[in-house]
Amino acid sequence: MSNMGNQLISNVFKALAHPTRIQIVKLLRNSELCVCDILPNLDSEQSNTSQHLTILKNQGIVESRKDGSKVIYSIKNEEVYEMFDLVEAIILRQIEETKTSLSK
Amino acid sequence: MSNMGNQLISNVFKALAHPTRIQIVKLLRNSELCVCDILPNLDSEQSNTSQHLTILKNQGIVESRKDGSKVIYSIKNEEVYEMFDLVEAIILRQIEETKTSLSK
DNA sequence: TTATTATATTAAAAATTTCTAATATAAAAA
DNA sequence: TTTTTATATTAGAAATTTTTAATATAATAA
Repeated sequence: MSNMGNQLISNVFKALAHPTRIQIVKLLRNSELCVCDILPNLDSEQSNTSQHLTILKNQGIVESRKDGSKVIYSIKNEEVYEMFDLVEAIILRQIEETKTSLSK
Repeated sequence: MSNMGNQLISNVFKALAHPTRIQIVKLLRNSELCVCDILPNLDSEQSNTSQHLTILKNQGIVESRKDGSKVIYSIKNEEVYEMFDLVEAIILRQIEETKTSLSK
């Protein structure tokens, strides 16, 4: 029935199932960033952002290292970008379908 | 900042972020199935399963057609299986890392 | 030292999701 | 018709996630 593997898989999807966390992952696409550089790019309080980062880190999506008083976050598993592409493909196909059904 | 696209993307991830819904998608990998054939494969009540199917359908992951008194569900966007593979790769890498750090 | 900057943690409130149980609907069978 | 089978809908309770606000910690600067 519902095995342990599906629970692990759903935990990863859950970590990606929030607009702010998706935005964070996108910000880290080109370069690692300290929290101080992530914050101004988000509509989210400092403490809330910190919690989102913890969720992404717990699921192995990002990792962090300390640099003086700063904490630098970077992508740990680049597969997430392929996942974004696949999701966007699904969304685009759905939008096409909606357009088609409207024009009938 | 947090644009509409990220909201749409997170909706798709959210639909996949539940063990029962992952199990349903896996069941539909090889063939379409009526609800009556999905139900006995899940640890979930009929009404709850019906709700999970609605969530998957709303995000374009599955589709359904009627066949007499039965409703047949099938996969609509096969990309989800590639997403599963990517998530599993992430999980396996994390497990390897855990093993490595344990043996030190 | 003391203050400041950068980030994390915590607890509680607010919002959302999930589950349960009951009921509704529609098709098929008796 | 009446009953049964297959599935969906609904409303409320339970559980989980998200946000907020306050506080903690650790490094650096003054």
